[in-house]
Amino acid sequence: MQTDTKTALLDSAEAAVRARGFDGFSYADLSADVGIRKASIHHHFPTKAALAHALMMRYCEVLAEACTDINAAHATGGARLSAIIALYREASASGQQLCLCLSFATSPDRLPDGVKTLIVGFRQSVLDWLGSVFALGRSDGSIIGVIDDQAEAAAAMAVLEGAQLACRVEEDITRFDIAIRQLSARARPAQG
Amino acid sequence: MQTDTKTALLDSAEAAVRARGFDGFSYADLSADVGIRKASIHHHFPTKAALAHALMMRYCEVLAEACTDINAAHATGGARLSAIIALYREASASGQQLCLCLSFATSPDRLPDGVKTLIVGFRQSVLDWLGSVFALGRSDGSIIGVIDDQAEAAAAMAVLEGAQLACRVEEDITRFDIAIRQLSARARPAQG
DNA sequence: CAGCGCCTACCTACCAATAGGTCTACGTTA
DNA sequence: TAACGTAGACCTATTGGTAGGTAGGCGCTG
Repeated sequence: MQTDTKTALLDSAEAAVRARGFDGFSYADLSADVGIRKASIHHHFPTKAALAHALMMRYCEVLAEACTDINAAHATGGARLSAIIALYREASASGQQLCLCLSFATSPDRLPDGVKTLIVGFRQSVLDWLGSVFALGRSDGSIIGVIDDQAEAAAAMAVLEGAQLACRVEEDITRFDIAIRQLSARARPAQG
Repeated sequence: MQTDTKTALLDSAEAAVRARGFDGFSYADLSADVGIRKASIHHHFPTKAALAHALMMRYCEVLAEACTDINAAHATGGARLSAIIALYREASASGQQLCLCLSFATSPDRLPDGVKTLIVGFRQSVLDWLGSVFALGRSDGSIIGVIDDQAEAAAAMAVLEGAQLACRVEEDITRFDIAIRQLSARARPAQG
């Protein structure tokens, strides 16, 4: 039973973008990785733009699901914050790659038209969700010192992405941990 | 009096990398921008790798100078922190570009050999300098709530880079301001 | 100070490799 | 038998880079 080819292509492309950027891989690379001829890729994704779009669409869905899962699994704001930190930490793959959105966001001018809109939407989703997490953490006391939910959310997202960058060059996950330490510390451990 | 060609090439290349990434520009682009034939660029920079290297070298020098200048102009940790925030804010050019180091750091695998080392060095310089700023801010009371200088430095750098990313896609500098708000607020205004 | 050699800065004209993409054809399978 | 997934052969534009040459300036020497 082989994996669905379309999914395999998306997986390979996503890994490539997250490791080397949108301009850092080609259909030839994809072809070699997935084991399908270059021309055949065009059957699934007519253009590289279409591929990027599909990539981002899928990423948006995965994010939405992840947030829902975290909400279901954790009741307090602090626990949810810890969970999203763990997610970003895992997503960095020990500093070998970045969040897809981050990778795309660095050079929006090079991106196909529709993708930019998706990125904006993605970022706003993360921001909104983080805002709700801080609001909850403020009201249930599980995150220390919250005043402005929106500013907290924006700062948290910046730190999460910045921490991924910090560990990228040296492929050293401890760089992530140090950068995120202060944010982590503000999430109270298990509900007292 | 025309600008030195070599400098003009470096300027153009730096802007290109910061706006579109290392894979996002070509010698042809450079040629059109500077007004010199493509082949002539090779006279100044034999390979694209050499260009990247020169770019990063210059950036390291500029950073060192900037830190020295800030130290000279501002006596307190809080004032120095505010100054570096302003520097990163300005460097984003209202969300049209990123810090060169950030742009390079996103896809280290695509970079020529020596450059990676320079980036690591650059980042460590920023980290060290920020560490000294927080240490000063802690001892002179000009930055609120500092405990761990190193963690503060790592977090601050992450936020600074993350804030640049935040405003990049929408080219909206207010995204930077919101993300950085909390860090800014910790730097006490003029010495009381 | 004329002439020589050399260097810098630039040029035109190429190159092989790779980029993303097209067209047509062939075997499977529903 | 029609649609799907794949492949071969090919295309055009662009990539970073090279070969070879030219014009002008500088310093040395006879």
